[in-house]
Amino acid sequence: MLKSSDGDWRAARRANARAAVLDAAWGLVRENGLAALSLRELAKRAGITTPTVYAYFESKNAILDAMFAQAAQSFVEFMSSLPASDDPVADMAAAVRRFSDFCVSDVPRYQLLFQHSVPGFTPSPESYGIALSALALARDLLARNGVHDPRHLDIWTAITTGLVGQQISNDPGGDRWTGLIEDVTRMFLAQYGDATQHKGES
Amino acid sequence: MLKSSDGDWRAARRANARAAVLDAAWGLVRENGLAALSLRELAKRAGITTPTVYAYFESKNAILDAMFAQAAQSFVEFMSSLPASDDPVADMAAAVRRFSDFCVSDVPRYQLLFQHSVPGFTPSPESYGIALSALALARDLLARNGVHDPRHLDIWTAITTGLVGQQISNDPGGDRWTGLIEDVTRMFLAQYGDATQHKGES
DNA sequence: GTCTATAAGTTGATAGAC
DNA sequence: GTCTATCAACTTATAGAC
Repeated sequence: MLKSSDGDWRAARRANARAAVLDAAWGLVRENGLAALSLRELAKRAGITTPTVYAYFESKNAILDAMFAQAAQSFVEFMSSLPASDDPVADMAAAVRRFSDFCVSDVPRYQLLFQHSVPGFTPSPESYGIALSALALARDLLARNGVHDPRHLDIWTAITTGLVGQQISNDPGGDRWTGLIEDVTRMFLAQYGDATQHKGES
Repeated sequence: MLKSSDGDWRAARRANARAAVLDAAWGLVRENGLAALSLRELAKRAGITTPTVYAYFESKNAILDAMFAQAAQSFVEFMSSLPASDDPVADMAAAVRRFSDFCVSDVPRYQLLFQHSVPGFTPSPESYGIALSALALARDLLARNGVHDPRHLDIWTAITTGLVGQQISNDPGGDRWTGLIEDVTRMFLAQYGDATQHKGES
């Protein structure tokens, strides 16, 4: 018994220490960009030395993978509770706004999660699986609003990632493209939403 | 006279040597990615040594800037002659297809030109000016098809870059998103094109 | 677990001979 | 202009003392 609770303690302490390293890593990439993640700077931030980092992560890629998993988990939680009213445009626009808020509020996280922009890094299947489950949320949302064709889901992801990408690349901190979310949602649903078939009935 | 033509000769030879270095640089980034551009590998490819590279470019950033200018120039030329029929959907879809062809045919060029994804690099104002003149082409094309609101131009750039970005990130070499160009163009023009006002007249 | 010290490899850029 | 040789700084990762 004592031995087992000792093990729990140690596991918890180890998890805390790992989390502290990851927190330092996030702070570093938020300030200096994803490419500036070096183990030296990371260790300095975490108040330890470089070899100690290797006591908790077996490599730099393992750190990136843990960050990817954290980002994916945050994304799923952030997108999981969305309003469901009787107004499709409002619901879908709210989802896009939620998505864009997530992306623009932490650009390095966005780049790690969606742009695969770290040269030698590929997320592990487990981490990637978490990210994939978020696409299912988008599919459900569209289905609830009468969009069933997978091609239309592809169009929807292109539009939303396009808005976010332009916003981040060409107007960081502004709302030049995020301010177009409602218009774009209306355009999309006018072409592919439920109302398309119902127009003749009104 | 002799002195002046001597100068021309030397200038031409120098320009050729610079071009050869840039060609080697493009080959390198196309094979190994933008991040893998190192002066050692570059010199090896060009058949010279590292210090000789500095006889033609004052720094690595100068090389990247020359590459950016080349990319922007290619882009303007690639996009400058576009069909102008009486079918707005066909014309605009052709322009997007041209754009996506340009992007997917040379992904590192696309990343350098549009994603600003090289850590310490910012293009010089001259090089950036070339790139900006290409956006004017898109604006003219939309104006010719009855789209005048600058907000709608922003929507258009978001859609087109979104399609290309998804294509490159999630289906490289395929046509899952580029195959949607015609549909998306129809959707956009149905909402914002000339035909919108003319529908009641037909 | 945490450290000092260091390995073994990059990188961009330069000095100086020819 | 082109080379050899090298600098100074950085990277990830490890050996071994405590």
